[in-house]
Formats: sequence, structure tokens, C-alpha cells
Amino acid sequence: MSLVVYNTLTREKEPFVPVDPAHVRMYVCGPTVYDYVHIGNARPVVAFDTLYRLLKRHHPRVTYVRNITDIDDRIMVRAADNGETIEALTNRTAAAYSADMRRVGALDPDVAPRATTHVGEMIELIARLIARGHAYEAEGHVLFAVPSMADYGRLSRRSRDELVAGARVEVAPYKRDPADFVLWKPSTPAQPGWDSPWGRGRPGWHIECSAMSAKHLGETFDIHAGGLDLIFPHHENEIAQSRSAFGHAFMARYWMHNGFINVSGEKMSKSLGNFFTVHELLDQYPGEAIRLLLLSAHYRQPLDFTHDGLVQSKAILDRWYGVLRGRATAAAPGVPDGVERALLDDLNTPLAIAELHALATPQHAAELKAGGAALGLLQVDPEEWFRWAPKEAAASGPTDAEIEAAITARRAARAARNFAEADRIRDDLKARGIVLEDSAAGTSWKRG
RNA sequence: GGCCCGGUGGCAGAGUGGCCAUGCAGCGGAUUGCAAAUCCGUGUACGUCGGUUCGAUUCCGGCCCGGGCCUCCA
Repeated sequence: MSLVVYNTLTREKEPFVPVDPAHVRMYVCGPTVYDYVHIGNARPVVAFDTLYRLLKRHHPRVTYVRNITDIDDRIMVRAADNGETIEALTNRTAAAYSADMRRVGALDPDVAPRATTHVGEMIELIARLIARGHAYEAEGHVLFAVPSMADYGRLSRRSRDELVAGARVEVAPYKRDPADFVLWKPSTPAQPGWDSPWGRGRPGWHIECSAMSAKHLGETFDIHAGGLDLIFPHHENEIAQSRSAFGHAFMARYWMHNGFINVSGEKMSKSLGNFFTVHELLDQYPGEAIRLLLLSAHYRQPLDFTHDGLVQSKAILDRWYGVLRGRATAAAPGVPDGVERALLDDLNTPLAIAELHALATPQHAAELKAGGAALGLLQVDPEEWFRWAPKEAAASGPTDAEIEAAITARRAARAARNFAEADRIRDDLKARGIVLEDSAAGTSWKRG
């Protein structure tokens, strides 16, 4: 069994062959940290976290880099609006991002580089592009000369001419070619900036990923991933920068892109305002339910976001944890074949989930847990899972001790065949969000 | 206008040239003091019109519908 991935560069599924078999390297574009991320931003994190886990099972060494963009005009605007420093804003938001991503079950990347600590590398890269005739200085800006690259546009399958013809924005007068893009731009004294050979300024959007991937992964590497909307211009321009600077035939061998989360058929986005932040969702649903929902559609397909979908995901996890409950199950060694086979086929997580359903029986509990691990699921103690409650209910609902006391009282009532009282206790708990389940072994409960 | 993706049963969502996806919901049953949970059973699904084929939801073409990108965007 070997991994096959869909490569945006060729628009085909291809066998995954690492550049260096001893060391697989992947880069995923992370967030611009000016606010809490929405669930759409969490999709690539969860999808490619699943890929990271898979790669680690099949290769001796994997390095996963997920960057933090902490210099950007939106950050500058937001910090000014909030009356806080850029550092305070980006530190706070980046910390919230890491915490939220952990709560949806994502492993930490091996390296989480920040743009602001790599400005030196960016300046070096830009200088290199100028020296090689791929970039030029104009009015304090440095621009990448798109016509200097013969096959610019290969990833997004657009020609320079098409881009120019379809352009929706005004072309800055200092550009030699309308398709040229900014590598470095000047800062006013009030704006954050760094000294450079071209004066005090700050980097353009795309250069950071070229600089940071080269530093932490090398001039070429295996997988570069992110959302569909990054294909153009972000990834196209990264390729242009890195290949032109280093002279290689490719930057990353495989380009993987996840589809969008939709709301009522439309892309979830900050500008449309139709988004839910992961942070607020985590008050209402367990992170694991959010993760399962994100994995329940194939990563390249659109996924319609609904609260009902989260409720369903939680119900599925309740069932699976119900199988594990009271069984002190250790995960079986390895990953069940069906699950692994599904994942190796371009991360077919919905099929892997179907395999998990087939394993959701008492006799397969150990495999269920092992299969869950491959998807980053089912790893907490079942009792802990069933004690989870939405933030509000957790604050106002009965404590574990109160529940246990009520169950004891009910057991006494049942023993006395006082079913009216037993049912009253059960209904009372139900009204407070606690569901009781009687079995031969006794009564268990869950927060529902 | 250019370049891309999609349209599968009530809903979610895989997949395949001929046979079961899977889950949720619904319905029937078992079990239960009653429930809950669990278990068993239960569905003429593949946008549309043509073509290729012994046979197409699956391959090819047209059309319709929806979505995305075209320098803020996961």
C-alpha cells in the first residue's frame, strides 16, 4: 500500500515519491493573525494534520512547517482599531490559534515560523531575485518581473495575458508589467518597517513563504498545501519566487488544496461575514466533533457548514465512545487495513470514517480506537468524553457529585419498585441535560 | 470574458462500466418496570439530452443549474 495524492500542478492523482526518502518535508500556509480564525481556516489544518499523521506512519522522518503571518496590512489596521500594539495583537491571536487548533486535534507542526523573525531571509531572497534579473526596484518598491519567468501561471493554468485581461484592480504606475507583484514595499514612519537595501519597508505577502520554506525545508521539498483560494496568486507567486531565486525546476513536488466550507451554498469568508470562529464553536461543541465534521467530506470537496452537522458528528462520537466505554481499551497495534487504505488514497477520510463505523462493535473496540487514532479521534478517556458539556450548561448544570447522588437515590427507589420516584429523578436530570442509561452493569450517565 | 470545480436516496456523503457504500432521520421488531442506549430488519438514489457499449450514475459530447479564482482570502 502506498500513498497517492491529487496534485494541483497536474490535476491528477499521483503516487507520492519523496524527494528525499529519508526525510519527507511539507509546508502548509497558516493564518494571518489579526483575529480568531473561522472554521474554514481550520479545514486545511485538520486535513493536512491527518496527512502529517499518515506520512509519519510511512516515513522515517517528516518535517511539517505551518507558518504564522504576523505582518500584514490587516494586522496594522486591527491593532490601530484595538488601540494595542501589533506585537500584542499578533501574540494574543497566534496563541489563541495554536490553542484552538490543538482542541480540534491537530498536532503541533514541527516548526511554526513567524514572518517577522524571517525578514532578514526575505531581504536576502529579494536581493537574489534582483541579482538574477527576476526583480527590479521602482519608487521604493521591489517587484517581481513576471515576464522573466517563462512558465509563470502553470499552477493556476493561466497565462500572463489572461491575468492582465481579467484584472480587477488598477495597475500601479511603477509596474513594468501589469502582472508584476510586490516583493517589498515602503513603510511610512508610522507603519512598521525594516531597513533594507531599498529603504525602510516591509515584505509583500508571498515572499515570506518562499523564504521560510527554504530556510526550514530547503530550496525544494515535497508537499505544499493550503486552501483552494491560495492557488492564485499566493502559491503561483511563491513558485515564481522560489524557482527563480534558486533555479530549480520545481519548488514543491506536490501541491495540495482543500475545498471551501460553505454556508448556504456560499463560501464562508471574513469579508462576507458568514463565518463562525472555531473559538466560539468550541464553547458549544467538543473539538473532536468539529474535527469529525471537517473530516466527514473529502478535503477537496466543498463542505456545507451547519450546526446540525456538528450535532450529528457529536452523536456519532457518542456512539463510538459508547463502544469504548467501560472497556479500558488499548488501541490495537497499527491501523486497521480498511482505514489505512482509504487514507492512502488521497486522504479519503469519509471512506475511512465508514470503515470506523464497521468497527464500532464491542469485539472490535481495540481496532476502532486504533483507526480513530489515524484520524486524530477517539483518544480521550470515554468517561471524560461523556462528562463534556457546552460552556453554558457546564457552568449552570449539576455537578458530577450531584448526579451521582441522584443516581444513588434512584437506584434505591428502583430497588423498592417505586418507579414513579425513579422516573421523577430521571426526568429531573434529563431536564438538566443529563441522560441516564440503565444496563445490567448499572446506570451510566452522559451530558447530552 | 478567461480559467477551474461540482450536481448521488428526506439529509450528510463515498464509490463503481453490470452486484452492499456508510452515517443520520423515518418505519417495523427485539430488549427494557417504563425509558435511554444497543441489536435486527427496512429504501424503484445517481441534473438533463444525446453518443459509445451486450450493459452507463460511472466513459464521451451538448445543455441546464450551483460554486470558486482572475492580485484581501483556508
